[in-house]
Amino acid sequence: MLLLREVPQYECLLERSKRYPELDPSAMEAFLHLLRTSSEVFEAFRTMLSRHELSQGRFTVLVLLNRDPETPVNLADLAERSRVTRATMTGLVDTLERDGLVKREHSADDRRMLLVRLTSSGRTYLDKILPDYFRRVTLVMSQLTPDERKVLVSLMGKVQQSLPAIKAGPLPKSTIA
Amino acid sequence: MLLLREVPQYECLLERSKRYPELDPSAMEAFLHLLRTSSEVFEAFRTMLSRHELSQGRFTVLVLLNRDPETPVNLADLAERSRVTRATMTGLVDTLERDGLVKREHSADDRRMLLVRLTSSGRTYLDKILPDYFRRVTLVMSQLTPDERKVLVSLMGKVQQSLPAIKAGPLPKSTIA
DNA sequence: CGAATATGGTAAGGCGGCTTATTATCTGGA
DNA sequence: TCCAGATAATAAGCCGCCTTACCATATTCG
Repeated sequence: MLLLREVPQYECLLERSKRYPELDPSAMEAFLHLLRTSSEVFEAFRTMLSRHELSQGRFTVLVLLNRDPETPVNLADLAERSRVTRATMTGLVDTLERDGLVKREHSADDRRMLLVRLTSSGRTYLDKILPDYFRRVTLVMSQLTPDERKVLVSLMGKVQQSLPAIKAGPLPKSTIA
Repeated sequence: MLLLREVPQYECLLERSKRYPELDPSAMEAFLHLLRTSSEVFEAFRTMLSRHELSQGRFTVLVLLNRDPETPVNLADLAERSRVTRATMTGLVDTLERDGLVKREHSADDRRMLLVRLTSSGRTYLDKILPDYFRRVTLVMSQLTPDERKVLVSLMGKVQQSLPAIKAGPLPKSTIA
C-alpha cells in the first residue's frame, strides 16, 4: 500500500478544484490523511512482523487459530476471515506448516476438508510476539483520549456506509455538484 | 493490504485482555476499525484504477506529473514522493512510457538524470479518469459533515505523532500498564 | 439413483512491490 | 587535480498476493 508521502495543503486542493470541478477539497483532504496515515501504520506493523519472519497473512492466520486453539479451522474459512483467496491460504498454511507452527488434519465429517490447528510451538511463538504487538497498538492510539477513540470508530462506521457505492462500477455524474 | 474481515466486538477484546494484559481493548478497537476501513477504501480505489489499466503506483506518477505538466521530474524525486524505491520507479516509468503516457528526457544539467514528462496523451488519459476518481472521493466522505472531516484529519495527525515510536525496534515494556 | 452443481483444496503463472548489486556521473576534500 | 564517496538509473531475482484452471468430494434435485 503506497500513497503520496506528503498530503497537499488545503489551499492547493482548493486551487486544483478550479480545474477539476468534481474535486471536493474537504473530502479529498480527509481522504488523503486517512489513507496516508493508515498506510504508514500498516507499514510499521508489517515491518515489525517481518522481524519475526511473519507476513501480515501468516500472522493473521496464527491469530485466528489462537482465538480458540483447540478448535481447528478449515482453509476456506480461514481464507474468508483473513480476506485472502483460498489459493493464497494454501500457500500461507504451507509455509506455516513447514515452520511447524500449524498442522493440517483430515476432517472426519467432510473428506474434502483439511482442518488447520495451531501447534504448541505455534502458540508459544505467537505468545512471544503478541505482547510487543499489543504494546504498539496501545502506543499508536496513545495520543487519543477514550472519547476520541470512540469518535474515530464512529467516523470509520460512516465511511463504511459509503463503501458499497464506491465499489460499484462507473459512477453516474451526480446532478448536484 | 489485508486484515480481518470482521472486527471483534469490544467485549471479546475485553475478554482477550485477561489473557494478554498488554492488550488495551479501546486502543485495539480503534486500531482495527481504522485499518480495516481504510484498507477497504484503498482496495475499492485499487479496483477502480485497475479498470483503467492503472496500478496505484502508475496512477500516482501520472498525478504527480500532472500537477505541473510542463515541468518534467527525475525518477528519484518521483520515487521519493510516491513512496516507492527508485528501482520500482524505473519499472513504473518503463510501462507508462511503453503505453505512451509519459516520456523520458535527458537532463541538460546532470547527465545521470532522466526527466519524466507527461505526454499529451497521458494528460488526456488522466483527465478522463480524474473526474470519476474525485467523485468517488467525495462519495466516500459524503457521510461526514465538514466538522467531522476536520476531526478526522486532526485524529490522523495525532496518530502520526506516535508513528516514529511505533517504527522503532522492540519496545521496552512500559513501566505503567 | 444418478447427474448437475456447489464446494474444498491445490497448482501454475502473473503482477506489483521489494532488495541487492552494477554502472555512470557528479562532488567535495586532501 | 584527482580520487573517494555520494547519487541517478537500471538489472536481476525474491516475495506475497492474485487469477484461473483443475480435481476430489458433497449436495441437490429431476
